[in-house]
Amino acid sequence: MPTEAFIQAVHQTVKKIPKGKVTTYGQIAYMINHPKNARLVGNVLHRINPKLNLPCHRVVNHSGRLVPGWNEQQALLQKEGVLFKSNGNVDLRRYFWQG
DNA sequence: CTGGTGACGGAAT
DNA sequence: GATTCCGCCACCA
Repeated sequence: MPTEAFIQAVHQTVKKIPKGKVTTYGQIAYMINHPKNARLVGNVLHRINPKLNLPCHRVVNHSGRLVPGWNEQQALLQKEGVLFKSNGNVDLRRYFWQG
């Protein structure tokens, strides 16, 4: 699968994440039929074009850990009603979204 | 071209 | 839980 299509697929999927929920890079990779490319999903979101207004703050890694160095992310999620664990991670058991 | 890297994940220990 | 490995692949020096 070409990179361009991969990027589009990621965008499409991220756009569907409901407010107040989160998902993982691996889950997105799985949903777009690239189960082994979680890492690329991370890359795509890392360099995402802000103009697209995609809710990329709703994507965390498989531990529920937020993006390193992006503090605003926690605030954005809190505004949507997401509560955090004492270690600052998302509680995936409660907020995980799988389409 | 080549090797290192990373908003990752899974399996083994 | 915590480490430690390995596979994955676009990107960049």
